[in-house]
Amino acid sequence: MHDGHHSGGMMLIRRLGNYARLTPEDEAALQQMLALPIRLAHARRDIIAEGAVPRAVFLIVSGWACQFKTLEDGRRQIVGFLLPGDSCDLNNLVLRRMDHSIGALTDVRYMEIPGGAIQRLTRDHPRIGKALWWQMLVHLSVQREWTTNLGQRNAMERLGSLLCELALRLRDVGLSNGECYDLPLTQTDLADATGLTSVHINRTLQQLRASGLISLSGRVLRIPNFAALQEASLFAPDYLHRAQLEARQSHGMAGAGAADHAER
Amino acid sequence: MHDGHHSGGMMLIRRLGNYARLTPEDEAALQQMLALPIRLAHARRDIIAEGAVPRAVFLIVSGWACQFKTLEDGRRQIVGFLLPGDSCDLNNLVLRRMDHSIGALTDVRYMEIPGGAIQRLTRDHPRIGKALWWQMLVHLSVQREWTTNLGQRNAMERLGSLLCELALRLRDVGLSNGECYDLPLTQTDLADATGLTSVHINRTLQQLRASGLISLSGRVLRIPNFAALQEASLFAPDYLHRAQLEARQSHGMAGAGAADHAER
DNA sequence: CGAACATTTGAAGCGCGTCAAAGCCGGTGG
DNA sequence: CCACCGGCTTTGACGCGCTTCAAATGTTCG
Repeated sequence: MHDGHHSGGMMLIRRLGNYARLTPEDEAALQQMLALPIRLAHARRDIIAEGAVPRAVFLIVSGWACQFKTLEDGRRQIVGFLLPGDSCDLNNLVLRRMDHSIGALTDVRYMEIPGGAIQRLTRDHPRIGKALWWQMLVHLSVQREWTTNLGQRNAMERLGSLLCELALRLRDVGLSNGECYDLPLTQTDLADATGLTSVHINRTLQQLRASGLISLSGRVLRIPNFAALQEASLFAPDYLHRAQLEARQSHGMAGAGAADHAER
Repeated sequence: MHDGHHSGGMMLIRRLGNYARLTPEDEAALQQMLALPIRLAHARRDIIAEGAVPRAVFLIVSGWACQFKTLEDGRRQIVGFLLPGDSCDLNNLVLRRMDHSIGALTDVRYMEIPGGAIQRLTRDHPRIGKALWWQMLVHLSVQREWTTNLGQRNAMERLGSLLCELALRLRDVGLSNGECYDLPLTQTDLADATGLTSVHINRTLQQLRASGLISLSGRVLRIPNFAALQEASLFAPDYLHRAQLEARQSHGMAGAGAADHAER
């Protein structure tokens, strides 16, 4: 449940390796690039703000961060979560300004990978370039699913889908055993991510608890029956494009998630 | 207002040229690749369905298409529009299955660019590769904005923002003179894109008309005062990342759109 | 002219928001 | 050890924005 031996860097390499078959040289190059100082952001502080001109890519080593956008009048939408091993979009390198902010939800340890390093890497190691493309396209797919989540699902389905997504993503980086995980979000955070109010999130959580789909006390979320929550939320995990992960480390929930959906 | 001399291919080249400075050789290579047969999809037919295994990238030559996702029970969310000159995500090349469908809203003329052609192009012409990265990141930015649109804005703001986005995008490809454009969407389409019902879209359109922000008769939408609609909708065009377009072809609305927002 | 589809309108209901106050919990300092 | 404080969660009452259902009115095109 802690990050311990998950060095963040290792997690990145493992993940990229799932997107494209990396050679030992590729991995060594990544390894070398990741000899970077670890930076710290305190909970509830912004790592980078909308409109800023970034010069690096952020790689989360431990803790949770979120991407969010703010309307003029203060309304705030969380458009994605960054979990350990996640990196922010290459957005930073290519576009001139941030179109969203990144904020720390918990204390966050992260690395700043300078743009030049990434450009060199993709130039000299085409497989790494391909893996980055893959990752980017998965981000895009996830963002489309969030759009659908907000546009079509009701409160219970929205919240349930979000909790399912987090379960699978945390599992892929070893931060969930498949049944429960540490959820460091406040109900206000959940509200901002689902487009609901914190009051309604509270009531919806109670509803999910009452129907036995989740239990949540303190910061530990438990999903006793993943398939049940998935069905109640109309959650279809295909959009995470994690098929190849499942093939390799196939046990329990993760496989079931997609198997349920292979039938059509 | 028609597509006439806008050959779709030319539009693609012009657009990519805005993302990275292409050499004459780059442009020639693109030109050559675009000697492909033009395919036709009839209005209301799918071009490719969710779950399919694609082998090409689609480039819209004329007409409107949309990307959409469907929940098990039939609810449908339009997650993006593809206008002339737009291409679908490289999704198709890298990921194994479509996580969304692409459907023709009007009759659509399009080209299928085989994956190999694009791989060769990016390998031999790094600037084109960079331009494609850019385009992809802009797609991602737009998708984040749609997420925010659905999560935080009310009906009028949602619809207004969408109409603003379409105005700017159509203008960039020469399909709007800045004040009005052809809107081939039904109210049901607008509903599916904004996460509202068609009944409520109808009422919201009337409200926009009553307040003089738009006029819409037949399929022609007119925005007499873009700044007013923009303000009423809390529309902030930065997310389209079209700064460089404005710098080059600066006149009227397009410039104003961003200028309004440069002040902060 | 008629069928299929899009727009418009009305009436009624519900999901979620708003407002406000009351617990609750961890942390801090006296 | 208790008093206190700020932030999070929980609860209740009420209201509104949007949905639902149903039917009428265009509109387009064989």
